[in-house]
Amino acid sequence: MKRVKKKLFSDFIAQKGLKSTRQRDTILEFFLASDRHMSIEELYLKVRAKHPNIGYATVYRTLKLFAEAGLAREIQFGDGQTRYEHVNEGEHHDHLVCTRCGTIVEFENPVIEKLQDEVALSHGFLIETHKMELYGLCPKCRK
Amino acid sequence: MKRVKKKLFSDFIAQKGLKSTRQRDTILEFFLASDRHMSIEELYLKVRAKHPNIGYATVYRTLKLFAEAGLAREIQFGDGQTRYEHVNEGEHHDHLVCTRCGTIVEFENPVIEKLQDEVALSHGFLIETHKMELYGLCPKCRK
DNA sequence: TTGTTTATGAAAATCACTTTCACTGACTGG
DNA sequence: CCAGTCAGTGAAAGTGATTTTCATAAACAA
Repeated sequence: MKRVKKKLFSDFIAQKGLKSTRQRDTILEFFLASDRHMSIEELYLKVRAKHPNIGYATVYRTLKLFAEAGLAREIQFGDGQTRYEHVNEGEHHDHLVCTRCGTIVEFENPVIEKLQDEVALSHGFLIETHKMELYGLCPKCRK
Repeated sequence: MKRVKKKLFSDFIAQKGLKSTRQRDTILEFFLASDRHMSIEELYLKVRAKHPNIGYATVYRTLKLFAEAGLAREIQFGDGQTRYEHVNEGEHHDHLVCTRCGTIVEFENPVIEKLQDEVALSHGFLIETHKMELYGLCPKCRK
Protein backbone atom coordinates (compact mmCIF):
# COMPACT_ATOMS: atom_id res chain seq x y z
CA MET A 1 0.00 0.00 0.00
CA LYS A 2 2.72 2.46 0.92
CA ARG A 3 4.60 1.51 -2.21
CA VAL A 4 1.57 2.38 -4.29
CA LYS A 5 1.16 5.76 -2.62
CA LYS A 6 4.81 6.59 -3.00
CA LYS A 7 4.63 5.70 -6.65
CA LEU A 8 1.54 7.82 -7.01
CA PHE A 9 3.32 10.77 -5.51
CA SER A 10 6.53 10.46 -7.46
CA ASP A 11 4.52 10.14 -10.66
CA PHE A 12 2.61 13.26 -9.72
CA ILE A 13 5.84 15.11 -8.99
CA ALA A 14 7.35 14.06 -12.28
CA GLN A 15 4.28 14.76 -14.33
CA LYS A 16 3.97 18.23 -12.82
CA GLY A 17 7.62 19.07 -13.37
CA LEU A 18 8.19 19.45 -9.64
CA LYS A 19 11.22 18.32 -7.74
CA SER A 20 11.73 15.32 -5.56
CA THR A 21 13.24 16.47 -2.29
CA ARG A 22 14.39 14.93 0.93
CA GLN A 23 11.75 16.89 2.85
CA ARG A 24 8.88 15.69 0.70
CA ASP A 25 9.99 12.11 1.01
CA THR A 26 10.29 12.43 4.76
CA ILE A 27 6.91 14.05 5.16
CA LEU A 28 5.28 11.43 2.95
CA GLU A 29 6.88 8.74 5.08
CA PHE A 30 5.42 10.24 8.23
CA PHE A 31 2.06 10.85 6.65
CA LEU A 32 1.77 7.25 5.51
CA ALA A 33 2.73 6.03 8.95
CA SER A 34 0.27 8.28 10.69
CA ASP A 35 -3.24 8.04 12.00
CA ARG A 36 -5.86 8.52 9.39
CA HIS A 37 -6.82 12.01 10.61
CA MET A 38 -3.91 14.30 11.29
CA SER A 39 -3.90 18.05 11.56
CA ILE A 40 -1.00 19.90 9.98
CA GLU A 41 0.24 20.76 13.44
CA GLU A 42 0.17 17.14 14.59
CA LEU A 43 2.08 15.89 11.59
CA TYR A 44 4.53 18.77 11.87
CA LEU A 45 5.27 17.89 15.48
CA LYS A 46 5.83 14.23 14.63
CA VAL A 47 8.12 15.14 11.77
CA ARG A 48 10.01 17.74 13.73
CA ALA A 49 10.77 15.28 16.51
CA LYS A 50 13.03 13.39 14.09
CA HIS A 51 13.84 16.18 11.67
CA PRO A 52 14.09 19.46 13.57
CA ASN A 53 15.20 21.22 10.42
CA ILE A 54 11.91 20.76 8.56
CA GLY A 55 9.69 23.79 8.93
CA TYR A 56 5.99 24.14 9.42
CA ALA A 57 5.54 25.81 6.04
CA THR A 58 7.07 22.85 4.28
CA VAL A 59 4.75 20.41 5.99
CA TYR A 60 1.84 22.65 5.17
CA ARG A 61 2.79 22.95 1.50
CA THR A 62 3.57 19.29 1.15
CA LEU A 63 0.24 18.21 2.59
CA LYS A 64 -1.50 20.41 0.01
CA LEU A 65 0.57 18.64 -2.60
CA PHE A 66 -0.55 15.24 -1.30
CA ALA A 67 -4.12 16.40 -1.64
CA GLU A 68 -3.48 17.52 -5.22
CA ALA A 69 -1.80 14.24 -5.97
CA GLY A 70 -4.90 12.48 -4.73
CA LEU A 71 -3.39 10.60 -1.83
CA ALA A 72 -4.79 12.81 0.88
CA ARG A 73 -7.98 14.76 1.46
CA GLU A 74 -8.63 17.83 3.53
CA ILE A 75 -11.31 17.51 6.17
CA GLN A 76 -12.80 19.94 8.65
CA PHE A 77 -14.52 18.83 11.81
CA GLY A 78 -15.38 22.34 12.84
CA ASP A 79 -12.71 22.56 15.54
CA GLY A 80 -10.73 25.11 13.59
CA GLN A 81 -8.03 22.63 12.58
CA THR A 82 -7.63 21.40 9.04
CA ARG A 83 -6.98 17.70 8.98
CA TYR A 84 -5.78 15.41 6.23
CA GLU A 85 -6.97 11.88 5.83
CA HIS A 86 -5.64 9.10 3.65
CA VAL A 87 -7.38 8.50 0.36
CA ASN A 88 -7.60 4.97 -0.94
CA GLU A 89 -8.53 4.12 -4.47
CA GLY A 90 -12.26 4.29 -4.96
CA GLU A 91 -12.99 4.42 -1.27
CA HIS A 92 -15.27 6.87 0.38
CA HIS A 93 -16.26 6.98 3.99
CA ASP A 94 -17.90 9.28 6.48
CA HIS A 95 -17.24 10.00 10.12
CA LEU A 96 -18.56 9.54 13.59
CA VAL A 97 -16.98 12.15 15.84
CA CYS A 98 -17.10 12.02 19.63
CA THR A 99 -17.92 15.46 20.94
CA ARG A 100 -16.29 14.73 24.26
CA CYS A 101 -12.98 13.00 23.54
CA GLY A 102 -12.57 13.71 19.83
CA THR A 103 -12.40 10.07 18.77
CA ILE A 104 -13.10 9.63 15.09
CA VAL A 105 -14.59 6.46 13.64
CA GLU A 106 -15.02 5.92 9.94
CA PHE A 107 -17.94 4.20 8.35
CA GLU A 108 -19.36 3.49 4.95
CA ASN A 109 -22.97 3.10 4.05
CA PRO A 110 -23.89 2.46 0.43
CA VAL A 111 -27.58 2.81 1.09
CA ILE A 112 -27.13 6.35 2.40
CA GLU A 113 -24.89 7.18 -0.54
CA LYS A 114 -27.52 6.02 -2.94
CA LEU A 115 -30.18 8.07 -1.20
CA GLN A 116 -27.91 11.10 -1.35
CA ASP A 117 -27.61 10.74 -5.09
CA GLU A 118 -31.36 10.51 -5.38
CA VAL A 119 -31.89 13.63 -3.29
CA ALA A 120 -29.34 15.54 -5.36
CA LEU A 121 -30.88 14.39 -8.59
CA SER A 122 -34.34 15.41 -7.48
CA HIS A 123 -32.96 18.93 -7.09
CA GLY A 124 -31.16 18.80 -10.40
CA PHE A 125 -27.71 18.69 -8.81
CA LEU A 126 -24.83 16.65 -10.12
CA ILE A 127 -22.89 15.51 -7.06
CA GLU A 128 -19.11 15.59 -7.01
CA THR A 129 -18.44 14.89 -3.36
CA HIS A 130 -20.20 14.90 -0.10
CA LYS A 131 -19.49 15.21 3.54
CA MET A 132 -21.33 13.58 6.37
CA GLU A 133 -20.40 13.69 9.99
CA LEU A 134 -22.35 12.40 12.92
CA TYR A 135 -21.48 14.05 16.22
CA GLY A 136 -22.22 12.49 19.53
CA LEU A 137 -20.81 10.44 22.37
CA CYS A 138 -18.64 7.44 21.71
CA PRO A 139 -19.18 4.22 23.71
CA LYS A 140 -16.53 5.15 26.29
CA CYS A 141 -17.81 8.65 26.87
CA ARG A 142 -21.39 7.51 27.25
CA LYS A 143 -20.58 5.99 30.59
CA MET B 1 -42.99 33.96 11.79
CA LYS B 2 -40.92 37.06 12.45
CA ARG B 3 -43.15 37.91 15.38
CA VAL B 4 -42.50 34.50 16.87
CA LYS B 5 -38.74 34.84 16.48
CA LYS B 6 -38.72 38.31 17.98
CA LYS B 7 -40.74 37.07 20.92
CA LEU B 8 -38.34 34.18 21.30
CA PHE B 9 -35.41 36.54 21.41
CA SER B 10 -36.91 39.07 23.81
CA ASP B 11 -37.92 36.22 26.11
CA PHE B 12 -34.38 34.90 25.96
CA ILE B 13 -32.98 38.34 26.71
CA ALA B 14 -35.29 38.80 29.66
CA GLN B 15 -34.79 35.36 31.08
CA LYS B 16 -31.02 35.76 30.90
CA GLY B 17 -31.06 39.16 32.53
CA LEU B 18 -29.59 40.78 29.43
CA LYS B 19 -30.54 44.11 28.00
CA SER B 20 -32.66 44.96 25.04
CA THR B 21 -30.77 47.41 22.85
CA ARG B 22 -31.37 49.28 19.65
CA GLN B 23 -28.45 47.43 18.02
CA ARG B 24 -29.76 43.99 18.87
CA ASP B 25 -33.19 44.85 17.56
CA THR B 26 -31.70 46.19 14.35
CA ILE B 27 -29.49 43.18 13.79
CA LEU B 28 -32.37 40.80 14.46
CA GLU B 29 -34.45 42.70 11.93
CA PHE B 30 -31.77 42.29 9.30
CA PHE B 31 -31.14 38.68 10.16
CA LEU B 32 -34.80 37.79 9.84
CA ALA B 33 -34.99 39.58 6.50
CA SER B 34 -31.87 37.84 5.19
CA ASP B 35 -31.06 34.83 3.11
CA ARG B 36 -31.04 31.68 5.10
CA HIS B 37 -27.25 31.35 5.02
CA MET B 38 -25.37 34.50 5.89
CA SER B 39 -21.80 34.89 7.00
CA ILE B 40 -21.09 37.38 9.77
CA GLU B 41 -19.36 39.58 7.22
CA GLU B 42 -22.33 39.56 4.85
CA LEU B 43 -24.81 40.45 7.54
CA TYR B 44 -22.47 43.09 8.89
CA LEU B 45 -22.22 44.73 5.47
CA LYS B 46 -25.98 44.75 5.04
CA VAL B 47 -26.49 46.24 8.48
CA ARG B 48 -23.75 48.78 8.09
CA ALA B 49 -25.24 50.09 4.86
CA LYS B 50 -28.16 51.45 6.87
CA HIS B 51 -26.52 51.78 10.26
CA PRO B 52 -22.89 52.81 9.83
CA ASN B 53 -22.48 53.12 13.56
CA ILE B 54 -22.98 49.43 14.31
CA GLY B 55 -19.67 47.63 14.57
CA TYR B 56 -18.54 44.23 13.39
CA ALA B 57 -18.02 43.02 16.95
CA THR B 58 -21.62 43.77 17.82
CA VAL B 59 -22.93 41.84 14.85
CA TYR B 60 -20.61 39.00 15.75
CA ARG B 61 -21.70 38.94 19.37
CA THR B 62 -25.36 39.30 18.54
CA LEU B 63 -25.30 36.42 16.09
CA LYS B 64 -23.83 34.23 18.82
CA LEU B 65 -26.67 35.34 21.01
CA PHE B 66 -29.21 34.35 18.35
CA ALA B 67 -27.63 30.93 18.27
CA GLU B 68 -27.88 30.65 22.04
CA ALA B 69 -31.46 31.80 21.92
CA GLY B 70 -32.17 29.03 19.46
CA LEU B 71 -33.22 31.11 16.49
CA ALA B 72 -30.00 30.69 14.53
CA ARG B 73 -27.46 27.95 14.01
CA GLU B 74 -23.80 28.14 13.05
CA ILE B 75 -22.80 26.26 9.93
CA GLN B 76 -19.48 25.72 8.17
CA PHE B 77 -19.18 24.90 4.52
CA GLY B 78 -15.42 24.63 4.62
CA ASP B 79 -14.80 27.95 2.90
CA GLY B 80 -13.41 29.49 6.05
CA GLN B 81 -16.51 31.57 6.74
CA THR B 82 -18.87 30.88 9.60
CA ARG B 83 -22.45 31.20 8.48
CA TYR B 84 -25.67 31.42 10.44
CA GLU B 85 -28.88 29.89 9.25
CA HIS B 86 -32.40 30.32 10.53
CA VAL B 87 -33.71 27.69 12.88
CA ASN B 88 -37.35 26.77 12.77
CA GLU B 89 -39.06 24.83 15.48
CA GLY B 90 -38.31 21.13 15.25
CA GLU B 91 -36.88 21.41 11.78
CA HIS B 92 -33.65 19.88 10.63
CA HIS B 93 -32.27 19.97 7.15
CA ASP B 94 -29.10 19.36 5.22
CA HIS B 95 -27.51 21.13 2.28
CA LEU B 96 -26.75 20.86 -1.37
CA VAL B 97 -23.94 23.27 -2.21
CA CYS B 98 -23.00 24.27 -5.74
CA THR B 99 -19.24 24.19 -6.09
CA ARG B 100 -19.31 26.69 -8.92
CA CYS B 101 -21.71 29.45 -7.93
CA GLY B 102 -22.14 28.79 -4.22
CA THR B 103 -25.90 28.33 -4.35
CA ILE B 104 -27.19 26.50 -1.31
CA VAL B 105 -30.33 24.40 -1.36
CA GLU B 106 -31.81 22.81 1.73
CA PHE B 107 -33.35 19.40 1.91
CA GLU B 108 -34.70 16.97 4.42
CA ASN B 109 -34.65 13.22 4.21
CA PRO B 110 -36.06 11.22 7.10
CA VAL B 111 -34.91 7.93 5.64
CA ILE B 112 -31.28 9.07 5.64
CA GLU B 113 -31.67 10.39 9.18
CA LYS B 114 -32.95 7.04 10.31
CA LEU B 115 -30.06 5.24 8.64
CA GLN B 116 -27.64 7.62 10.32
CA ASP B 117 -29.01 6.72 13.70
CA GLU B 118 -28.65 3.05 12.89
CA VAL B 119 -25.07 3.45 11.78
CA ALA B 120 -24.23 5.41 14.92
CA LEU B 121 -25.90 2.85 17.11
CA SER B 122 -24.04 0.01 15.46
CA HIS B 123 -20.81 1.73 16.55
CA GLY B 124 -22.13 2.40 20.02
CA PHE B 125 -22.41 6.14 19.46
CA LEU B 126 -25.18 8.29 20.83
CA ILE B 127 -25.81 10.97 18.20
CA GLU B 128 -26.36 14.57 19.22
CA THR B 129 -26.20 16.29 15.86
CA HIS B 130 -25.05 15.64 12.38
CA LYS B 131 -23.90 17.47 9.34
CA MET B 132 -24.40 16.42 5.77
CA GLU B 133 -23.50 18.42 2.72
CA LEU B 134 -23.60 17.31 -0.87
CA TYR B 135 -21.26 19.28 -3.14
CA GLY B 136 -21.71 19.44 -6.87
CA LEU B 137 -23.12 21.46 -9.71
CA CYS B 138 -26.53 23.06 -9.49
CA PRO B 139 -28.90 22.87 -12.46
CA LYS B 140 -27.78 26.25 -13.84
CA CYS B 141 -24.09 25.51 -13.61
CA ARG B 142 -24.46 22.11 -15.25
CA LYS B 143 -25.13 23.75 -18.57
C1' DT C 1 30.10 21.11 -12.71
C1' DT C 2 27.42 24.97 -13.83
C1' DG C 3 23.26 27.29 -14.67
C1' DT C 4 18.47 27.56 -14.08
C1' DT C 5 14.55 26.90 -11.58
C1' DT C 6 12.01 25.08 -7.84
C1' DA C 7 12.03 24.21 -2.76
C1' DT C 8 12.84 25.46 1.85
C1' DG C 9 12.84 27.87 6.45
C1' DA C 10 12.18 31.83 9.12
C1' DA C 11 9.67 35.48 9.57
C1' DA C 12 6.14 38.55 8.20
C1' DA C 13 1.49 38.90 6.56
C1' DT C 14 -3.43 37.36 6.27
C1' DC C 15 -7.83 36.05 7.61
C1' DA C 16 -11.59 35.46 10.28
C1' DC C 17 -12.71 35.81 14.21
C1' DT C 18 -12.33 37.14 19.61
C1' DT C 19 -11.26 39.85 23.37
C1' DT C 20 -10.11 44.16 25.67
C1' DC C 21 -11.13 48.56 27.36
C1' DA C 22 -12.92 53.07 27.96
C1' DC C 23 -17.20 55.03 27.15
C1' DT C 24 -22.52 54.46 26.48
C1' DG C 25 -26.81 53.67 27.42
C1' DA C 26 -30.43 50.31 29.66
C1' DC C 27 -32.89 49.38 33.64
C1' DT C 28 -33.65 49.62 38.81
C1' DG C 29 -34.49 51.66 43.32
C1' DG C 30 -35.60 55.61 45.27
C1' DC D 1 -38.57 61.12 37.08
C1' DC D 2 -33.38 60.63 38.22
C1' DA D 3 -29.07 58.87 39.63
C1' DG D 4 -26.39 54.78 40.16
C1' DT D 5 -25.07 50.31 38.46
C1' DC D 6 -23.88 47.18 35.34
C1' DA D 7 -24.37 45.19 30.78
C1' DG D 8 -23.55 46.71 25.83
C1' DT D 9 -20.97 48.94 22.25
C1' DG D 10 -17.23 50.34 18.95
C1' DA D 11 -12.54 50.73 17.88
C1' DA D 12 -8.63 48.66 18.21
C1' DA D 13 -5.57 45.21 19.77
C1' DG D 14 -4.96 40.19 20.19
C1' DT D 15 -5.35 35.23 18.62
C1' DG D 16 -4.77 30.98 16.24
C1' DA D 17 -4.24 28.80 12.13
C1' DT D 18 -2.77 29.17 8.19
C1' DT D 19 -0.53 31.45 3.93
C1' DT D 20 2.83 34.23 1.65
C1' DT D 21 7.28 36.46 1.12
C1' DC D 22 12.04 36.46 0.38
C1' DA D 23 16.83 35.31 0.70
C1' DT D 24 19.22 31.05 0.54
C1' DA D 25 19.71 26.13 -0.59
C1' DA D 26 19.05 22.16 -3.33
C1' DA D 27 17.45 19.61 -7.56
C1' DC D 28 18.16 18.43 -12.13
C1' DA D 29 19.16 19.54 -16.91
C1' DA D 30 22.89 20.61 -20.03
